[in-house]
Amino acid sequence: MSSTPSSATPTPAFQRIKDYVQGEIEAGTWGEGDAIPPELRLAAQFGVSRMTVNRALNELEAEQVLVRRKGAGTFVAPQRYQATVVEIRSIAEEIRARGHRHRSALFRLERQRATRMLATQFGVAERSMLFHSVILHYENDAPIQVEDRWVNPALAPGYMEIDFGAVTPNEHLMRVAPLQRAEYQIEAQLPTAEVAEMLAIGEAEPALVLRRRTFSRDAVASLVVLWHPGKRYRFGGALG
Amino acid sequence: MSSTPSSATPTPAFQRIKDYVQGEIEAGTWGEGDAIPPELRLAAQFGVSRMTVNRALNELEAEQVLVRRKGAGTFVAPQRYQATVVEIRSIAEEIRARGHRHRSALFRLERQRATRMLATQFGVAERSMLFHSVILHYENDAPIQVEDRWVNPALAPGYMEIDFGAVTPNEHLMRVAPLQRAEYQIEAQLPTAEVAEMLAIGEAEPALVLRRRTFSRDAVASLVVLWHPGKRYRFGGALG
DNA sequence: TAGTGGTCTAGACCACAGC
DNA sequence: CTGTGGTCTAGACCACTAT
Repeated sequence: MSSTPSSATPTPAFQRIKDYVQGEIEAGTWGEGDAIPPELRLAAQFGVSRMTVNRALNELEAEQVLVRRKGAGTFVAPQRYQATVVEIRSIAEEIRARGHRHRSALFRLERQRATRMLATQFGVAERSMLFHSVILHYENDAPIQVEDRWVNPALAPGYMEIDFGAVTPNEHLMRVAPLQRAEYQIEAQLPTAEVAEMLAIGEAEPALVLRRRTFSRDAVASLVVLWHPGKRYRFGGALG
Repeated sequence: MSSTPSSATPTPAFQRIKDYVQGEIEAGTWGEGDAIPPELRLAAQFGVSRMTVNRALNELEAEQVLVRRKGAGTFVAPQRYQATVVEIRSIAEEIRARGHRHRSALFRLERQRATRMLATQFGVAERSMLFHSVILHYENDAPIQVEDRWVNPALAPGYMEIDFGAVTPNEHLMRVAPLQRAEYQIEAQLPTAEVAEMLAIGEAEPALVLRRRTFSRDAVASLVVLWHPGKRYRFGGALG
């Protein structure tokens, strides 16, 4: 990965040092929690200045390979947090990436007063006005996702005037209410009668449900429930 | 976050520059794709050397806030990839984090020859030997996860001798076969009769299923299917 | 007190982009 | 060609840790 014989830029010194350190860790020479040689020693070993070593080790710390403690030393980081990270892209983007055709149908678009549960979720007063939309997304004419969304009018006042055929709610919200934070839950549920009909599945067929609450400017911008047919849809991702 | 009046170390210059750049971006002064001032200009503006500015901007590039092009300039990075990232922790860790009690029961531990499908998944010859374990995890005595796992003996030869009461398969595998890469899928399915019985749910109740394939030393180390009762379990996470 | 990392400088030479 | 970022140096002073 770092040896093109001619014409290419030679591997930078800081990169060679990073490779060396990672190699020793992978080979097991330096185990979890062990101290690695101090900057000055590595600088002498590689014939570079301390700043160059400093950069290499700082980058490895940012990559969670090392832990550095001022005055104490540099140590091999503890085992990586064993988390499974699943990426879920916007449905339209995902479908187009598969080379398929995406279209959507707007089933409902209305102003509604917040129930107690919605008010709690949004952090607004009960009976506050909220926007509500229900959209069915198709992949090559097969229904693939029901998007049941509630929107905070304070953050997206123009929501009711979007051309939902051209812009997905997600795209509009990303533009008017920059994403600050989000919370997600994934569940397996039986669909409601209405959802089952929209997705053209049986009421006894499991649905894969994603609930997401997005925050913007320190307020809840949107609450969305995405329903997918369990038989035809899955979330997937890769890590590493 | 960076103003403790006395005794504390003053905010480093590179950090002040990072804050300034992020502030201008958040304020909208510099929009997506715009060029920001070159290093020398910022160095003069802040009265620091170019190396200090260089560090600040390099870190912002690593954080995907900026994009830098040699010879061309430094630009505000395009809108963040709109992905939903869901973290799924090891079940034992997750249960303990909730302050609940975790225990597990080993239902099956055997050597099995790879079926064609397993052989394909593992990238080994059909009828190669694989380890197979089935473990039921409990949260406060309620069954919460069925862990159906296949393991590559080449990468974890000691798998059959683990004390599964003390070490989870995950912990063992992390130790002997350092995680290189992983692939995941999340599905909503009806459980098999056996799984339904283990989880003490009805066969018509949806299950939330996570399939994961982990790689180590350029080979498939393990293939696991995790079944959860849809009613009592969900994956969740936060982003931002 | 000695050793370590945190930060910074004032230069330098290079490769590359755009005119 | 000029301006940009990429990399590097040989020092420096500081704060912190460990002994």
